[in-house]
Amino acid sequence: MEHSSQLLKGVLDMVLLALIAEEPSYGYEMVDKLQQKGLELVSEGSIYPLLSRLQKKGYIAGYFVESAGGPPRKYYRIEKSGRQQLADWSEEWNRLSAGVGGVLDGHNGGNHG
Amino acid sequence: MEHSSQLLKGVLDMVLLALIAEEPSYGYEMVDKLQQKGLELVSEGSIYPLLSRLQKKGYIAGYFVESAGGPPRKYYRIEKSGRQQLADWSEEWNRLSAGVGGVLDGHNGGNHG
DNA sequence: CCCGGCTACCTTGTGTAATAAGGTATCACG
DNA sequence: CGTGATACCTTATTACACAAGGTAGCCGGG
Repeated sequence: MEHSSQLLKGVLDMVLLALIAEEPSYGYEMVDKLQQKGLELVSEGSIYPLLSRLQKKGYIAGYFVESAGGPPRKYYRIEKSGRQQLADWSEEWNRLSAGVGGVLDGHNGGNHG
Repeated sequence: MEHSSQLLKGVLDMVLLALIAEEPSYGYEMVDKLQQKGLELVSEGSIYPLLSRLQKKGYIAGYFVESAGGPPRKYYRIEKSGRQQLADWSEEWNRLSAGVGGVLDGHNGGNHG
């Protein structure tokens, strides 16, 4: 199994929220967007439960939109509390990734691309 | 529960490996080092199983060293395969954190400092 | 000697979370 | 009607960190 999958833990919800913050989107499309952004390993099975969780917490709101060639799409848009949560998570992420980056730097004297 | 805990998933093993790569260390001390580096929430219960796992995979090797005021310490040093693994994980981490950073940037036009 | 506190190790039970695999339904094409 | 693409959702599995608890050596005070 990919180690990256494990790295994603606790990150995916934030990433999804950020994606929706940019512009409303639906599950099937988000998988695609994420791949384009470099997060290639995200699968549908992972994001639908997440989207439900996010909605249940009030961070996003879902609404159906008719599609030309397929079933209706369930779009999500970000709510006010979602923006706040995203800001909090972003800070948390920045702190953590800085910490990890620092430890990683240590082992070779300061070089991480 | 802290969301940060979830962010750590799949990262802790890499961080521990990086720490040991800098210089050999033992569990009890690593908790302390991690706190100084900004990863404040790591507890003993989390790292001992990880250290065992890392050793079992051959990335690190353990050896006991007598201590002045306490029981002997179990130091770990990094092995060759551990260095290789660390390099791989580092790259993986850099890719992922860049990807996440990119998505995070998107929602406000490029600001994460 | 016994106790409390510090160092230092390790294990078990619990909760969170992503994945793989599978299921439902709509629309287009032949 | 069957096939394939789009699009949604759920269940069983597996991985992982954490909290709590347990063992044990060393030291100082009573």
